[in-house]
Amino acid sequence: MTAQKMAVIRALEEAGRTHPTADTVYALAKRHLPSIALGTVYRNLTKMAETGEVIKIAVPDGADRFDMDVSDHMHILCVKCGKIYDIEEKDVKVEISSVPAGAELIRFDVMAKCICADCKAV
Amino acid sequence: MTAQKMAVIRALEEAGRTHPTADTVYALAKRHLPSIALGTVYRNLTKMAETGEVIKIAVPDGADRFDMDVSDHMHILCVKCGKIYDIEEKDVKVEISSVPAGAELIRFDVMAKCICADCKAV
DNA sequence: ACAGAAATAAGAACTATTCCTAAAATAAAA
DNA sequence: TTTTATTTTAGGAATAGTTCTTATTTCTGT
Repeated sequence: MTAQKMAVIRALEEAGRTHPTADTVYALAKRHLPSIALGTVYRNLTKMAETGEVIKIAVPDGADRFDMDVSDHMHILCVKCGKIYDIEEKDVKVEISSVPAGAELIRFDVMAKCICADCKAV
Repeated sequence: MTAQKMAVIRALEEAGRTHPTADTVYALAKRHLPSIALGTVYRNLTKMAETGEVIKIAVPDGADRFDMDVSDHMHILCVKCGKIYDIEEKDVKVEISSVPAGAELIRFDVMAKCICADCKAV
């Protein structure tokens, strides 16, 4: 546990449920540890994604997003503004009855797409 | 319908169920229309994704993939080799009982992750 | 045939991400 | 505590994927 990793975690905490990009995490982390480098943020996030401490969310037309909440929940992306909202586990049900022969299932990511309330209002 | 768009569609057909990247589509299209440019392939694919003629699949750690099969099916990605397999609609069930207030749901993409048979064998 | 509109090729530009290297921090050994 | 080895970092260069720009070409309607 280095000071840099701590700054990254703190940044993720501050970002709350906004599903920040690596760049946003970098900006937030820099406030506490001005010397931190973007590459370091990427490395830590990538490593944390590998160990399951965070979730990395690939979105079409944009940078990857990160989520501290590794609980079993889903995401819904507004295709207009790009904001990502959470859908609680209890509100979504996924069942897969068949996977390609011999494959070992690791995890699901459900990415729904919507036009969010804010964007519909415009 | 331009010759370029036709070449892109033909390339997608040839790619079959391999979920090609834009680059692969470009390479395939070039065989029939050597003058085609990568930018043109991107533009056509992007437009087709907007109109729903193809599906654009964002994958973590890699280029976007495209799928001619716009029927309601799901994808499963091997985290080792990056291959994407299909899961037929009948084999997966997704239910969402609640979306963020005021949001209009557009579509789902379920991206499961696995280690595929080929990679397990190694 | 001609004017205007839409689509293209080519490559420059841009963004997100990874890689490289030397320096710094940390841990282990003496 | 000094020395050595290991890990991690900052900084920036390099790369990959994608978009944008511009001049040119192709279509469309008259």
